[in-house]
Amino acid sequence: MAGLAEIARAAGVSVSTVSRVLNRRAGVNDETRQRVLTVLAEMPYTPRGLGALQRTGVIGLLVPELSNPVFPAFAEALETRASRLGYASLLCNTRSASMREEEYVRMLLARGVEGMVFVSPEIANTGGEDVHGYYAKLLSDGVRMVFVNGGAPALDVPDIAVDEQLAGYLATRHLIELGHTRVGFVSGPARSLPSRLKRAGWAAALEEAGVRVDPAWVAHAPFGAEGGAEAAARLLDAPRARPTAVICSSDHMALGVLREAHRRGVSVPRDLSVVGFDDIPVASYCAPALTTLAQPIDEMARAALDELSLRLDPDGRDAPTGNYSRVFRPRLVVRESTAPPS
Amino acid sequence: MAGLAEIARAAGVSVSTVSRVLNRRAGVNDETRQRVLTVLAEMPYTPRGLGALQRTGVIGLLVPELSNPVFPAFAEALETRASRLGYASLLCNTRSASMREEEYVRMLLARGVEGMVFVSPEIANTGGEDVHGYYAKLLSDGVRMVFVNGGAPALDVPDIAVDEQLAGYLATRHLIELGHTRVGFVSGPARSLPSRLKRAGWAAALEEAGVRVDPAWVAHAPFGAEGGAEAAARLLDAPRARPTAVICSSDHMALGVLREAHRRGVSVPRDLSVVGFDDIPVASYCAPALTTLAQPIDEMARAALDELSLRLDPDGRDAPTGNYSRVFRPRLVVRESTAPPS
DNA sequence: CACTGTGTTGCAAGGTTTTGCAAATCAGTT
DNA sequence: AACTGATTTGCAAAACCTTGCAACACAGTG
Repeated sequence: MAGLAEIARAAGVSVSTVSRVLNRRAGVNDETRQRVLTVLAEMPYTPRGLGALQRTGVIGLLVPELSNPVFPAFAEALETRASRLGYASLLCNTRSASMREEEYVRMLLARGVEGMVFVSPEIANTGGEDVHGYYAKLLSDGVRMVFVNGGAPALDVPDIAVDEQLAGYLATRHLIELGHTRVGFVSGPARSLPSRLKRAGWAAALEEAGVRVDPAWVAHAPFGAEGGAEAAARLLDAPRARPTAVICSSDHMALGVLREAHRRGVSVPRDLSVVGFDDIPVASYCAPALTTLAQPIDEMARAALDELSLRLDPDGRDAPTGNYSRVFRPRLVVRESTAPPS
Repeated sequence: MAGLAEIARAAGVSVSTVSRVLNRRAGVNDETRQRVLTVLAEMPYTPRGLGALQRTGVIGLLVPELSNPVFPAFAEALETRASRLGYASLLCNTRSASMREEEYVRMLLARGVEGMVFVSPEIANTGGEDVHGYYAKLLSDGVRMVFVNGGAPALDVPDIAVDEQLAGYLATRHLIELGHTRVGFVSGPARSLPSRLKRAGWAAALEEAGVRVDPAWVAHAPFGAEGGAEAAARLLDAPRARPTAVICSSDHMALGVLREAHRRGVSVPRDLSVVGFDDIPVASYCAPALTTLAQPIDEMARAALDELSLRLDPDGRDAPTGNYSRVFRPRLVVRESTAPPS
């Protein structure tokens, strides 16, 4: 890893200046400081004394947010497993912060974090930016990482994921078996890969049952209960052929659907069946209790951490190369929010 | 802060040996290594190069767990506020880890965290151990910190808290006004200070109404939905004079009460009124929607971070000395889980 | 145009940490 | 008891980072 001198050379300044920037001393021109910081971001600098922080068994857990209860659930499961393996975890909420995920990761690395688990990382959004290249760069910098529900088959990173397409399929199947044919999809944003996969499963199940899929049955909205309510409102307002059932991208969105249905006097499950996804703890407490597809959170957490610790262990350097990914089957949990159409 | 030389002197070895221990080099006797590590734990060492990590605007947020949704809610509110003030946050779950809170704090400090917010810290448990002394030591080491619902009036640390006693009082009052007289208390562990304060408010409200308080009306159980169910079971099994209403230490426990009531066919609110505490997001989704006392989470987060940033800001060193604490009033939110006794 | 003050930078001295090396220690063997 | 080899430790030199200081640049002012 680079020393002060190298950084200085790359930035075209003396080591003293670099030192001053690092220590936030006054007396450095803003422009110069910026130049040094840029170089610093590219060839990350680890102070000598940081040897003291290396290999202390600290890992980073990155989740996009905490308001959807799946993420605290994942975080807790991952932490429990991590601590059993002797690692302490630092949890980072990448969306609430002013920093983007990338900066957060740099910050963690500068703090001597040995490896990281990305839960639903940005790469799962098939947006325009080159997040792919960013993860590839981290990887080539030797950062040890694991994805959970990452959806990045092209990267040489293990991905521990539920089969989202199967989830969409099973949810829709369940509704079809109950007798529904007009099944709506309360979906997250269009660029979210998990939502697209669920949609594929949903469409496959409907077509298999001989139902012509109507694109108007898909309502995109931001993740979260608010988004769910908003999407539900749009679907329930559909002039002709309004759905008798909906599947949702997440339980969290499903809660919003329940609320909106309640607000409009649409009775669940009599007038509308609802299937969630995740099986968050709340799902069994809400009214009506939510039929949902459970992610095997504990098993996934276990797999993710085993995978990571293999990569951290200096011995096991040989074993895991290649895109070793595990796909878990979601499990249908039938509760009270689904019933035959009236 | 101590340098290598001082550590070496204290451990009775040469600086080289300390250096070797810190960098995990081979060639140090296990016994010697242990001695050095012990000294290191007592006079924490910050590498020089860590200047690079100092004042990077990273703060630590310590919460006891994540399964009770108040804690993710607090975490998110704190993070949002922190990022607005230019700080990045590291979230730590102190209970799920193998480390105790103390070790976690040391770990964070070694990572150049500037300050920390303790949410419901261990000091709020009036257990036997000398946690008090531990926080005092952190304080005298110059660690900047703030408590949220800390309950440690003797320490020179700002404490941003809800008035727990008032919460217990208002909850009980509400039930008394509805006509209840036999009001149970589903309480967290006896050593939890917040639970004791709520109990005091509960007792005060009952006595004020001329009701003789029966100690059998208090059921202690571990925090969480399981604990709530367990405590509810005990109260509902009470042979004579079983309560017509209960207040709970948290919404999370209240969810357990709802579940247990449902399991036994006890209808809420017809046969049993339930008041929670916290107003977690789920409270409005569960069945029946929970009457509860809301903590003003956003305002508290704001206050906690303003308080902390005052202490971090090198300028404002003058202003905040003394045990500056803010007590927030909980707000009664009436939903569907309370009604007059039948 | 010179003078002054302010701000920025590199040099070199000084302090701290790392590491090569040799001395010391210890257990097992002859 | 002496020898051997492995391990551990401190010394001192080397590498590295920090900081005081002087040099330089630049703008404003008399």
